[in-house]
This record gives sequence, structure tokens and C-alpha cells, in this order.
Amino acid sequence: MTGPAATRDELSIVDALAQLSFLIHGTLERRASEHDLSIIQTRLLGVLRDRRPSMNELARLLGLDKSSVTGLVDRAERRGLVVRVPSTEDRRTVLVSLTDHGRSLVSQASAQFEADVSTLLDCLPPSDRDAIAGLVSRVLVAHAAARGVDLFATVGTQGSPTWP
Amino acid sequence: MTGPAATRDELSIVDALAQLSFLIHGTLERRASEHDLSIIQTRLLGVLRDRRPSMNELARLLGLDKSSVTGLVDRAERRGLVVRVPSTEDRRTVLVSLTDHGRSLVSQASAQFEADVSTLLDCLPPSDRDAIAGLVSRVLVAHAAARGVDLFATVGTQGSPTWP
DNA sequence: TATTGTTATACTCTATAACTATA
DNA sequence: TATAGTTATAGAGTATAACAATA
Repeated sequence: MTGPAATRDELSIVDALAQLSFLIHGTLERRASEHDLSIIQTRLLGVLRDRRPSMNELARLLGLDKSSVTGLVDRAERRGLVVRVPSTEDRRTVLVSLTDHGRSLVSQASAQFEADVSTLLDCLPPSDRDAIAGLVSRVLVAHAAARGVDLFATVGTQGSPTWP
Repeated sequence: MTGPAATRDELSIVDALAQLSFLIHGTLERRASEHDLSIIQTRLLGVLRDRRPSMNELARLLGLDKSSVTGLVDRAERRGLVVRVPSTEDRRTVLVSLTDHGRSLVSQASAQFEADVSTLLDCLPPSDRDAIAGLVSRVLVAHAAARGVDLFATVGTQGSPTWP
């Protein structure tokens, strides 16, 4: 209905992107678990790389209920990956900050994951890789624009990626 | 290290694919939850569309421990989405089969998800969509071949996609 | 009164280990 | 003895509702 069926050696665009997504998601899951991290724990550490948000802001950034974030941060704090710091401005507020250990862990996991994705693309010549990057960027920019977001304004000041 | 940094309006190939993966994964999650399905429940129903596997085979297909599959199938059966059928060949074996309700649910969720991904690509002209499909297919085929799998031999007889 | 965060509770998902029934 | 599946148990992750402390 939505497009041509797959031929002998090419998937439909929908199947191709769906399979690629599962492949990349699984790669991240595997790399994270080598450090005993789940995907959500990795995302938690990821968003803390260039932020020191309150529990409330964290809930919004991760798309979770605040009570879920309490448990998430509890477990990460118990492992020494993050610390809770009382805010000096509002005594109701708790800020969450990465420890050196947490930063080291997320840096390793990210670097390995990026290497995995790079390796996955080794079968393509550089010109084809650039072509994919350009086309996918257009899709992402259009999608972000459709919800009133500038994709490039959301990247942290140090340029850390927005995906983990 | 692994490639050029992102420029003003284009992401690096790794960032682009990682973000796209999270976007597509989130889309599937949202669509599934409209039918009160988790991603793993959707995958369960998906693999049953053209198979009637034993619990053991199901565990292998989903990459889960057999005890996890017991609970998964319990909950799906309680909702009337699947049924357990005793095997006539081996009285230890239990086969799992989709009910009409389960089939209807997974068909709706899949169709909506495919439409979502199609919509996401509306910003590209058909020639660019074909280009992405071709390039991504090459990546997936190369990856499958590297682990000794023929990507196109794994698709079910009715051609249902392998991703859900 | 409104907001921030935690607690209590319940459910899904996952794995390991022990168990039952069958081969 | 080996295999198929379930049960017991433990823990992560999630949400809703009720709560305490602060604004």
C-alpha cells in the first residue's frame, strides 16, 4: 500500500529503516550491558554529560514520570554514577550531577557504540555514507521542524549527541 | 575520529542514524501502546503471524530465556491474544498460536507504524527514498552476511517483515 | 494554594535456579 | 539422562495516587 514491495535483493524503504533501527538499538543495548547499563541508565548518564538538571527537568528530558526518575536516580546513585545535590536557590529542588565514574562509563559506552555504527557502514564507500547522512539529516530536520524544534539548537554546548 | 563532525545543517552519519533509530523506535512504542501493547508483546504477536512455534522456539526467536517467555505468553493469553496448543507429537511441547483478536491487533499496529514511517519520509522525493532504501539494504545485507545469514531467506513465506 | 520530590503500591519484563513431566 | 515447560524468587523499570516539605 505504502510503497513498492521488496525485490530480490532490496528491502522496501519502510522495512529497511525499521530493520536498521532495531539493529542499531540492539547494538546500543549490547554495548551498554557490557558496562552493566540499561538503555535508560545510559540515556540518564548521557543527558547529564552537559547538564545538571533538577529531578523535574530530568523527568521531562527523559520523558518519564517524576516518580520513575526517583527510582532511576536511586539506583544510579547507589552505584556511584550520579550524585544528588541540594539546590541553593530552592530548598525543594534536588539537582543531579554526573560523578567522574559515571562520566567515564558513559564516555566509554558512547565511543564503543559510535565505533560499532561506523563499522556497520564500512561496506559503503565514503560518498554513499555522506549521501545517507545528508538524506537522513533532511528527514530529521523536517520532523523536528514539524514540531517546532530546531534540531541544531538542542545539541549541548559541548556538542554531545542527543541520542543516548 | 570516526568521521567528519556535523556541520551547520547536517549531522554526522553516526548521529543521524542513531537519532533516526530512536525516532523510529519511539514511533513503534507509541503506536503499540495505543493498543496497550509493549514492544516485546508486539514482537511476540509479530513472529506468530506466520509461525506456530513451541515455547522453546519462541524463546530463540525473541532472544529471551524460556522462563521469560512463559510470563510473556501468560499475559498475552490472559488477554486473548494467543493460545497455547498442546503438541500432538511430543507431550512435553506446547505450541503457541495467534488468535483472531491477536492477529487483528498486530495488523492494525503494523499498518499504522508503516504509515508513520512513510509519513516521516514525505519530505523526500521518491528518488531519494529509493536511494536510502538501496543503501540501507546494502548495509543490512552485508551485516547479515557477516553472520552467515541470508537476509531474504529469513522472511516468512507470506513476506511479513522481520522487525516487529 | 501550588510545586518539588519521595513513598506506597501494582504491574510488566527479565533472568537464575529448582522443579515436574515426558522422552 | 536429557529436554520442554513452569514455578519461585529477585530485581529493574514504569505509572498512579497519596504524602511531606517548601514556596
